[in-house]
Amino acid sequence: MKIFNTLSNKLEEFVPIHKGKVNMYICGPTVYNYIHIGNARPVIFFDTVRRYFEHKDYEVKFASNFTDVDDRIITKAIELEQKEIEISEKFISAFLKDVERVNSSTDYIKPKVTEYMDEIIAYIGMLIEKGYAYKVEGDVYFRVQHVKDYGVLSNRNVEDLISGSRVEINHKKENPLDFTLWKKTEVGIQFESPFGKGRPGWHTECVAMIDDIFKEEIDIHGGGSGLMFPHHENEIAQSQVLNGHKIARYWMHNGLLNIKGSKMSKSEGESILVKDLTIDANAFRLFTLSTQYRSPINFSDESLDVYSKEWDKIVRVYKQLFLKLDLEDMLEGTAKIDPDLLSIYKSFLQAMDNDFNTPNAITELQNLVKKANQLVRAKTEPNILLSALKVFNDFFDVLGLKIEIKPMEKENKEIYKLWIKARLEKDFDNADKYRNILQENGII
RNA sequence: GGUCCCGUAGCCAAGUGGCUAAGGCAAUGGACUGCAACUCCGUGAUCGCCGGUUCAAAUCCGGCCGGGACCUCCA
Repeated sequence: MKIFNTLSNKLEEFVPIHKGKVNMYICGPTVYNYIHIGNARPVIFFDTVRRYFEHKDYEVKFASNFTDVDDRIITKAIELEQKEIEISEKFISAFLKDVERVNSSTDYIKPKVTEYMDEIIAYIGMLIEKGYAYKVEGDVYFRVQHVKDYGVLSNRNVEDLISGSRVEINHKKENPLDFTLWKKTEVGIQFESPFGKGRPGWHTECVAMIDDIFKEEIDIHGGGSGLMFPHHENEIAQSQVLNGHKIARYWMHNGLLNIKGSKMSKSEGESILVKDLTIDANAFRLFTLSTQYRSPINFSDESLDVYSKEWDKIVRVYKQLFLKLDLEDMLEGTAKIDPDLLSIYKSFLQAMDNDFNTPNAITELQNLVKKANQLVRAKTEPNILLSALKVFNDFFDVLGLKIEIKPMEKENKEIYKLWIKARLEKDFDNADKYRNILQENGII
């Protein structure tokens, strides 16, 4: 299994630190607003990564944080005359609803900054103690020049960063690249610390959380490519000097979602919120996973329509398989694999093994649809139909797709059989009648 | 100003040194069909442009054109 590691900029064979286990951490949202569909991309993608590892029988420990202390939350709290916690709690539950809405698991470790204040303060304290950070007028900054290879992740060198800097010079800093670990604040929520009253900077929370949750270097750290610099770079810098490792063996970054040629951003309008999506979650997942995760996706209503249709097609053939097996009471039977099905299944795994190539995996799903349509019409033996159904279930499991279908009740099953019989006997009046009943009962 | 990425048929999108450049949508021809819906089979690109390296390039190198990202909060 190969993963593209942003740290080395290469495709690397995945070797877990502990055999059979994967520890992964994904940077989560700052909870000051509803998430837009661009924010949903990492949610869906890394959920799929997790599902695939689990499909391969890895034991996955998955954590993703909530940044619930941030200037934007404070600003919003003041604006709405509410407490910060009311804002953050509201958007945490909204976020989790959205995660569910896109068929992603909410069963993971969810640390919050407010619950990790002690660890964060302790982490900053250690950085100061060892000389990697310094206090100035109630602020604490990290000394970037102490990190030899600052810039490894995002492929930048310190000189370029300084010369190209558009940042306003902050005279409190020893070096313009130094970043804030603790910020003295006058407005909004404040926390007590040995450095004074204020709030932590953004870059320490993830390191402190990972340190506490996993106690060691982890396998995968993921997030959107927008986080690579400076956030992930700064995480690495802190961990490098304090823990002697770069937090994770494999760093994975997803590309952005663009709308009308430029990125969808919370700060620049033109956002489509996940909660406002009218498209089926499965179709939306297909849309998201139809582009390799590192490439940008161009959003358009047209592509959404394409995947809606695609999903409908998948549902139709799946239901046909299911009903056919149900009629013959073969849903619990023994599956018999067909060579074509086997090769589709293998190609699917191959695609996923190659840096989670979900577009190619989806192509195999389409091949499966075609094959299943042929099997359904060819009076195939039920054992083979059953294996087709099982392959579908495996693919759905990995891609996070869901079809709600239950075995028919006895009554419907009888009507279904009558329908088939009437058609065979060319008794079309009755055939139409039975078909109507089945449609009304939601069977077909 | 600095750093970096991308440009494959009408649209979406794989492939990143080597058999005839996957797949989907749309279009079009055909098959199946009691009707409706569905479904299956066939048909299209020499890979932004120019030059170079190589026995061989969409894939590597250089230049140009076009689009985008990052350097500041951002998935």
